[in-house]
Formats: sequence, structure tokens, C-alpha cells
Amino acid sequence: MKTLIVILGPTAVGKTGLSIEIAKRYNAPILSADSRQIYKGMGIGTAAPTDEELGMVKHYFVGELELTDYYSAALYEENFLRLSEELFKTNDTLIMCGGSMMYIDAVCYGIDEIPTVSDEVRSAVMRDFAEHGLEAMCCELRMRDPELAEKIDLKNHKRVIHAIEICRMTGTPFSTLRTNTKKMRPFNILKIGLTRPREELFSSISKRTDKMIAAGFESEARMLYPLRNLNALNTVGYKEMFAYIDGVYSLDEAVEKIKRNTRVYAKKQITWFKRDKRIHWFSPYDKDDVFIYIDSCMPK
RNA sequence: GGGCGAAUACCAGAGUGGCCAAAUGGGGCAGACUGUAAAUCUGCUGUCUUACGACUUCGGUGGUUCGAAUCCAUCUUCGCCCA
Repeated sequence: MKTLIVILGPTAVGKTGLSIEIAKRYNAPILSADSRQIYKGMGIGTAAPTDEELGMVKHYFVGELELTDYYSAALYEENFLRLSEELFKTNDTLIMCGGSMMYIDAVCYGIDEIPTVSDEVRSAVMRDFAEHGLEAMCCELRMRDPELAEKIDLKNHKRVIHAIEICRMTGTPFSTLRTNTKKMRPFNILKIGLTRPREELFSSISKRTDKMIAAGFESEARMLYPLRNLNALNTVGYKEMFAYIDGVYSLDEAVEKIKRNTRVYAKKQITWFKRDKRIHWFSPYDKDDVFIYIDSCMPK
């Protein structure tokens, strides 16, 4: 039986380091589960594995996409499953490492089949939203899919807009496409969550941010600045650096904002992962405990 | 030594007799989440497990008043100015 070891946890907790050690020990490649490290040119700001680290263990899904590429959790699921099937032919163990909650869940539990929204529909909906506002969109949603309108957060324009996109796209209510069923995978999944006391995590975030700056984050951001409107760059770290380049913040202010927004992000990750009872939690310092746990779960 | 000003919840900072447990911002906490998710959105933030409720607060103390964060006296601390 094949095994996928999932290393997850909030940002800056120490996933990369531990995943490499586990990878070496089990002679397994690492499949990153990070919605931003997957893009090219964002290595510093996303704290992606360094060239040295990439040299130690074969990594996938790191620095592969162009910033202009469309991507989503569903695409990730598809790509991941195809790749893992291939890799499992020669490996008993694969490692997934990352903190993108939805990507991890898409692979572990599956995500419903929903057609990709065409550019025409998307821009038409966006235009309507810009012209008529959120309330009008909510009205449309109540008409097209009353069931969903009851369920989703109508103050969250992203949700409302997407729901309408799907309804218009398919001609059927979005809710009929949501099966809410968990898919089975042809491999074992072992979820290792890394966690540390809040204060420690926050100080780690602070230190890592300072390191990014020292490592040349500003010039990386300046390089990407012309592309700042791309979704891939609607990302903690880059947003604040772009505001600094625009003169909205001083560098110090930008750094403070980055630290704060990274803390917020880490909290959201923690909140999400809390729900998943299949995760076994460890301190990143207790490597031996992690190894013992993995060994005890490995089929032999 | 003298004069003036300030002291408000974790921080900053409004409030200058009742509508004040006290605006607003920051920070913090909690939550939602099925297609760009490091996105987007929500709630809480004096204490009392929940509150239409109760209790304790606005530097300290003592007053005035039916009623004080708001007025008076005094003390303490800080800032500025004159010596």
C-alpha cells in the first residue's frame, strides 16, 4: 500500500525543514501544497525552499507556473493525482508539504466537479457587480439558486459572484453541483500537523520577514511590480511591498504590515486545520516523535 | 522654585454633567470557507460561562450634584515653558 505523508501547519512553523528530513529518511519526493510557491519568481516572498533545499530532495509544484497562469485548487487536485499515480509506480511514500488549506483538502477529500468559468461569463458578472453592486448580485442569486443564497455568506462578494458565475455558466443552480461527498484515494494518507505556541510562531514570523528583507525581497518585489494586478501577486508580502513602492508606506511600515498580515494568515490556517480531526499534531522540534509516529503507521 | 498642559479600556485616541461600559483606529481573540483561497467575509474585545441582565471602571483621595470620565479641592506622575 502506498502512503502519502502530508506535512501541514501554519506559515513559518517549520514545515519545509522537517519535510526535507522526512523525505530523506523515507527516500520520498516532496509535492508542495502551496498556492503561491507554485509560481515562478516569488521565491523570497513566499519563503519557498531554497535552491540548496531543492537540491537535496526532488520537489514538485514549486516555481512551475507563470504568474499569468490560471490555477485553482481543482487544477491542483487533478495535477497532483496524475503526478502521484506516476510517482507511486516507483515510490512507496510521497510527501505533500504546504499550508494551502484548500489545496490539501482538494487532494485528501476531493472537490466537486464544477465547470471552469469562461472569460466571457466572468467579465460579464464582474461588470454587473461593478455597475449594480453586491445587493443586486444577491438578488440574482436568490432567483437562480435560493437554496445556496440561504447558505452562503451574502456579504462575501467573492462567494456571491462565483455562485452567479456558475449558475449562469451551467444554467443550473450551483447548489445542485455541490455533492459534499468525500472521495476515496488509492493511497493511505497520513496527516502530520506542525504547531507551536502562538508567541513563538509570531516571533518566527517576525524573524522570517526580516530575513526576507535581508535576502532581497524588495528587489524581487520591484521586479514583479509591473505584474502587481495579477491574482498570484495578491499575496501577503507582495501587496505591502507594492504599497511601499507606490509610496503609501515607508519600508518599516510595510514590513510591519507584512508581519501582521502573515500573523492573520497563520491564524486562518490554524482555524481551518483545527476542524480536521485526522491531523496528528507535533512540535517541529519533536522530530523523533514524528518519525516514531510515521514508522508506526507505515504498512509493512 | 514659578506658570501652563496632560493623565480614558492591551495601545493610540474621542468624549467635557444624564442618551457612557465609554466613539474611532491599531493590535488581539474567535469563526466561516467546495474553483484565482497567502483570496474573501463575519463576530467578539471591562468582569460575570449566555443576556433583554448584573457588577466594577475613565491616575489617587475627598467633595458638589437626584446624577460625574465630564464640575471643585487636593495629591501623584508625565510633558512643555519661565527661572
